[in-house]
Amino acid sequence: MRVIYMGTPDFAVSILEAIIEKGHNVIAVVTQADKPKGRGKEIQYTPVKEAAIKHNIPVYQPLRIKNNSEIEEELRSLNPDIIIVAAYGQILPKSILEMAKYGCINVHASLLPKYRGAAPIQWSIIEGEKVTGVTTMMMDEGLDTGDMLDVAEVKIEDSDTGGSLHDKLAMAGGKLITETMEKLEKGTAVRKKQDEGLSTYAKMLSKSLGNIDFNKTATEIERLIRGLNPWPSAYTFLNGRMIKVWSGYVKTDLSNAKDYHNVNTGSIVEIGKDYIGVKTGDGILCITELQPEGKKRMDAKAFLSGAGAQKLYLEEFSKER
RNA sequence: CGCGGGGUGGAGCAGUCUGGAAGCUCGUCGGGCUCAUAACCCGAAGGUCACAGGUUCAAAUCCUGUCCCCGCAA
Repeated sequence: MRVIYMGTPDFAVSILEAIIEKGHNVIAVVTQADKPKGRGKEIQYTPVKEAAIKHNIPVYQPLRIKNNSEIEEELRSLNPDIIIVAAYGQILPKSILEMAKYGCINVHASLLPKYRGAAPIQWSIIEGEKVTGVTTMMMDEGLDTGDMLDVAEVKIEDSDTGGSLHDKLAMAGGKLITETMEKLEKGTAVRKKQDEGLSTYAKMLSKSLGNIDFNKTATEIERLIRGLNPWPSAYTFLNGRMIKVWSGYVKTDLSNAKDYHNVNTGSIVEIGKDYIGVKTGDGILCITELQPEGKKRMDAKAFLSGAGAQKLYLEEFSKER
């Protein structure tokens, strides 16, 4: 099929690669405009643009794709059979949705209608889901509200992070979209409406979401840490220094934390050989990997070596510097 | 030239301001204690203090330049 592909981040690269791998003719790629990123604010290509260049596919980067007759005509002239969209980052106008013979198909990283929106992967972990997946759907003018075509479930392991689950879903998504395309071509695809009553929304991640509230339960915090790893990461402050928390586990046995009931949440109530036990609203969060501001990430054991383990006892993590 | 932190034995850090014998907590190796141990005691190995110049009787420390790592912001 003649494919126009629209996507931006890494997740979208896997989908694109899968389509190319399957032998489809990707005639153009549309991705977000390049922006200055990183230290020194250098202009960086989007991951999808990098991939497109590698495969010698023409790239379009409209600042706004709505009310943009120029890009619309340009794409129309390419005469696409289908438009595939994965994490593009802009709402598409009706004119583009209806441009291709098979329409606009989206690959979404959740089991719709749950977790519509920008960050379904991380939220499914934060909310403690056991299963998630990828869904392909006919796009309409709403946000992830179109009719579903195919679904593939993916199990969420207790060890899964936003990063690891992202990779699994990207792989599953690549496979699923090629199956959906095949069905569309054969005319065997089945559209299924989403049950609005069951829909939930996974709002965009912001940095501040990662600011740990130790009044929450250890279980909730541990999920937050995993869900936001590797981006944007969970963090807290200790003695005026920001500390990113990369991993930890929940401990419900309080027998080694004698001062547990006498101190505030966020206090270090237990210092292990390779963990830092912090009091939470319910249970102890044992931090095993962290990263002080300006430093590389390190395991708790290393951190304790340098900080002087004893000195940290009953020190308190807080939400503000 | 967006702002800032940092590069010191295998790991994490102190020492840098106020130049003058390379230190701490661990790890590793050897020995001891112990029914036993991840615990405790004794001992040992291991570092051109990121790199290159400069100042000085003397530089991890002061000056100049370079490379690399990281946090913020975007």
